[in-house]
Amino acid sequence: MGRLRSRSVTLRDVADRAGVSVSTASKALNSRAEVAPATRERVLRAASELSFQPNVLARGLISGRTRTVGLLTDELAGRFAIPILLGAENALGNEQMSVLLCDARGDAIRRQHYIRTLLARQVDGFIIVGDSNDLRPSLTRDIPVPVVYAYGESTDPGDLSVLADDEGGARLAAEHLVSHGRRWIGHITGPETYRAARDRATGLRAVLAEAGLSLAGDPLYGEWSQRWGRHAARLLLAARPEVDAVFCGNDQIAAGVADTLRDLGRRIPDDVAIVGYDNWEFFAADCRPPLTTVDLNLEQLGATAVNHLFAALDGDRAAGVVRQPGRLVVRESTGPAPHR
Amino acid sequence: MGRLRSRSVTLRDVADRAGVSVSTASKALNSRAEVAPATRERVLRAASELSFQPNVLARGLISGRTRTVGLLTDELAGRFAIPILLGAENALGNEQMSVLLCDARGDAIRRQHYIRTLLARQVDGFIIVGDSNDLRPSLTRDIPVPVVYAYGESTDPGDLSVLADDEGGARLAAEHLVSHGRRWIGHITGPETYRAARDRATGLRAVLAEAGLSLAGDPLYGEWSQRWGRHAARLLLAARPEVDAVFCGNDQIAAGVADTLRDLGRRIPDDVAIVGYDNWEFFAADCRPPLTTVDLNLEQLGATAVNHLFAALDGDRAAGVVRQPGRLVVRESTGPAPHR
DNA sequence: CTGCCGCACGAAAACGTTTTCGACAAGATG
DNA sequence: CATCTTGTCGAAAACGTTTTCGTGCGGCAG
Repeated sequence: MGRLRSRSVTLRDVADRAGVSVSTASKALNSRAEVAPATRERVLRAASELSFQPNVLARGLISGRTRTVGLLTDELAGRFAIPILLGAENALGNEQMSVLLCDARGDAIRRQHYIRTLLARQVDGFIIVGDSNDLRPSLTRDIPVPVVYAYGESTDPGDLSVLADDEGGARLAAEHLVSHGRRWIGHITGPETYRAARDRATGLRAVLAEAGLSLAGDPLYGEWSQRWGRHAARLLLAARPEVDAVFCGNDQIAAGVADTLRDLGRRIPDDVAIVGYDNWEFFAADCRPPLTTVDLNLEQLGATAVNHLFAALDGDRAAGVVRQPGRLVVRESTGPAPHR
Repeated sequence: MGRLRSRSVTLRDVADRAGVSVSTASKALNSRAEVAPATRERVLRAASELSFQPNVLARGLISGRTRTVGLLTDELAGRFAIPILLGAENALGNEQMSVLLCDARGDAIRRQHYIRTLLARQVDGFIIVGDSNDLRPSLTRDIPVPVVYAYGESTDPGDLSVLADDEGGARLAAEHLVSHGRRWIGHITGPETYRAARDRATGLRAVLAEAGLSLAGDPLYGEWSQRWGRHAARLLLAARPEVDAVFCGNDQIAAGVADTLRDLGRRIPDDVAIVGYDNWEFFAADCRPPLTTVDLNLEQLGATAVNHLFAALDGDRAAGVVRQPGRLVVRESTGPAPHR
């Protein structure tokens, strides 16, 4: 297919071939008003015949619009940033824009460095992907272009943050369990320092209260690991042997809980139902049994962030918090409650 | 810290403050020869006082060097591309370069699109991250700048491919088992269509042969899942009850194998030792017991790819295949063989 | 003193766009 | 016919660099 171009085809070539001036060619390609339909047609044909690709650098130099956004993340190695990135990339691709990715790895120095780097590259806007742990210091005043925060909320309420709706997601899970007749529901989750853990617990409690139920014991806060899930499940069953469902703060914990339940001879979902969180396929789908879980819709979240960024680029920048709803994925770890 | 700059500081400003011409300022900052030490000093001080950041777009427009490389991957969602990306980013950061990331998701159309996009952005070079499945069609002829293939090998032997040394990694694992006195070693791994699976089997067999041993049964090729690990472990133990070690094609399989072994009442590592592959922390470290496994050193692989790309940018481009050695990570799933 | 060489520096061109503004023609209006 | 408007186009400036080439100056040899 494409052959190696020794020197790339420039707007001048297109203009020559179409028999117009460079300025006219530029206007035609950017669909500006002051060009006759016939001329525009000629230019477009010439451009496509030469398979002209505008040099983004020159464009950015003049118009300031590089059609690039910077995506600054803090933990690429984690499993949250990637889906967000993919969703953002999709949404950007539709608009012929691209994404410049940097991973600050939680280091403030590195973060400032990348902000400078991205600004030197004249990105049109920023998307800052945080972790859901807590509010993160606003970087907006360091950045002279529009900024949208994704997944992690900015401290500055004047910024726009697009977040996962942890409370709503937990409600989905809880309603699913309650509607299946589960009555003694325990909660095993990650560190209480994590806002996501607290919000999910809140959502769960709200649904239980509405159903006239209450949580089986206090939420067991621990860490986001399978190991903690295994350990906490023993604690929970010892304290509350009657539990018929466990809502877990993430899928790893859920896998650990399932492990212990099997060790203790409880059948899943017949004796005890389990719901996880995150829909992390490797754990959720490959668990014994496969886990019912809450999908965060992170790709959608990335796309939403991009759309808000576009709006900001067009001049109307919003503020506050947007919650991106999750989605319940039902697998085999839940089912109707046992008859008693 | 940084305040919002209404208009960015340009080389002109630096030159003015240093009392020199723009050209001299440029030369001083780029450490070219024809500038007096005192002058250079003045320019550098002025630049740092104004915290000058050169506009990369203009630089790229002229010199063709944008100090950016394009990284084209096929499966960002998988777990291999990210560490490679991180390693590359590290290596690039040391040289004040940055990376433009695109995920073609295995789609040829999308791939061509991204290649055009990246070329329009004047990247200095490409790193193409494939999967380890098999050779991938060379894209070099579509790309007028240096290209290095990482993780997945190019079909064209004239290209440079930096790959994980699967055979060597398997040797590390096998030598570890053999040196601990294991004599009946089984192998459960992914699809035989995967080159990584075949190479690892080859490495294992080689070590066994050198030790005068042979594999316990044929390698069990299946899929890269925990589920397959659980299933295959039953098959293996039924056919060869005497096995005292299992080398697994990846950590998920190993976790499944561990699961089944526990179900069957075998102690790990006392009765049967297990070695995984990939050192995927979530599975390997959180397994019961934590898995001894082979780390692919993917970050190092990314860095190696970048260094070769630098070499190519400097004019001496290499060809062929570079194998990046792995590293054995010893955890609790292996230990001395049982006395019999 | 003259001529020459090398060093440090600056003027200006170049890069490929976008944008502004002026020119010109054709048609409409008086 | 004169004037104005409208629509289409091109010349030229602008963007912030890098690079090329010319200039002036000091020192040194003849």
